[in-house]
Amino acid sequence: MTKGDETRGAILDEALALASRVGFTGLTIGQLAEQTGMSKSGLFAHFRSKEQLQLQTLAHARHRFIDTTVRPTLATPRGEKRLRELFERWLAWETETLPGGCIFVTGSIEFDDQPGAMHDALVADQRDWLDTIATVAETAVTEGDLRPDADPRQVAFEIQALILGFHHATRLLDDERALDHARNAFEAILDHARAH
Amino acid sequence: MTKGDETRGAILDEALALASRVGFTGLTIGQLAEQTGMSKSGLFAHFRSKEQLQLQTLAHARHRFIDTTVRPTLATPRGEKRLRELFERWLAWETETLPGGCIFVTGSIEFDDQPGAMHDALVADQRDWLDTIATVAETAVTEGDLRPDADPRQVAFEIQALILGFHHATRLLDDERALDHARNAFEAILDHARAH
DNA sequence: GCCAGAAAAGCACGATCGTTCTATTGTCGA
DNA sequence: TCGACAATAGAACGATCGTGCTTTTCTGGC
Repeated sequence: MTKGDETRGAILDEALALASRVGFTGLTIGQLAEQTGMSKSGLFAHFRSKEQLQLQTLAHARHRFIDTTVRPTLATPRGEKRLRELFERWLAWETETLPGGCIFVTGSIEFDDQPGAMHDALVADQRDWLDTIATVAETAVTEGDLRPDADPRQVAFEIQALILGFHHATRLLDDERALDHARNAFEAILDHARAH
Repeated sequence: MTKGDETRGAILDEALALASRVGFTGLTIGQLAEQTGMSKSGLFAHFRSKEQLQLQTLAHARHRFIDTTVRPTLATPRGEKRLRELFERWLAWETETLPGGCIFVTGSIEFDDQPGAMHDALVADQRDWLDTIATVAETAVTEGDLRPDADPRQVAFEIQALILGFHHATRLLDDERALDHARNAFEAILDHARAH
């Protein structure tokens, strides 16, 4: 790995932390340069445009997310256990990885009404993520942990909503019951999709 | 009503629409002046600072939200019916009022990690909103529509999560099944809290 | 240890940001 | 209808934004 790639990685680490707090638009090149101890132009040369910086920061987050959350989950036993693992790993990702919480939540709201490359990248990421949840939910169906007629996409929708609700309750409202509420809600989703 | 108040109201209408699409930070005085056909300084004189513009825009949204969603709901029959009314009215607010959807969702994510008056105002609004949901849920308990040991705050958390999930699915992902998923999820929340 | 090429810094640009000050225009009661 | 005062516009400010150009510094293969 060349020197350039190394500092580029360090920049993206910092960019990720900063963007999770102030968003991808609030992520400014001047501040990022100051925070990394570089000059504006030296830092800028790595990306050649702000949009590229944003896109690469998002890609950086995607790689980290897949490595720490998605891939390990897919290595656990199929079925309800895997669905639980996915949810618990997302909770860890939300609370332990970045100072501002899940950066996909931030980005999704920021770009939901603004066209461009960032919007498209976020849509692709979130569709992939929903597909992942739905696929894992489907294994729970085929393993017999959930009802045969349970709709994996409905389950995915509800879990995604729960994720957003947890982010909201912890980040904005600082609600100390958020974790309990979230786990209760998760059990309720499972109960409802389970054979009774 | 004086002339100043009238134009100030017109400005806030425009500011609300703009902020719902680009956020409260993306809401810029120059753009807002251009969109309303005023001069920057003429518009600015109404608010004396950007933070005041943001706060008054938020207050404008709050008044509209209470008028169209909260107050009419509280005039409907107590119990499960009222809870349904609240949810359906929120859906209408989300889809029909502002071009970028519910502005409290946008603002909540935007300011969840940034201290200041806007953060505090949004926290207060969202706590009030959760209290409203919980109170309505409690009427459903006392009316016997929900289990006596159902937790109104848990129900409020789940409905708030559902709200965020619906915004996400419609605004970002343009998912045409979002409304079905949301209504199904709402029924699931009720089922789970209902006497069986 | 030299030297080509990569990496970083320095500096400046036009644009736009929020904000202030002063001048002009509009409103409305006496 | 005049005159006080509210409402709006004009012009400019310092700061910061993203970005380009040029120069300096560093790095790694020979």
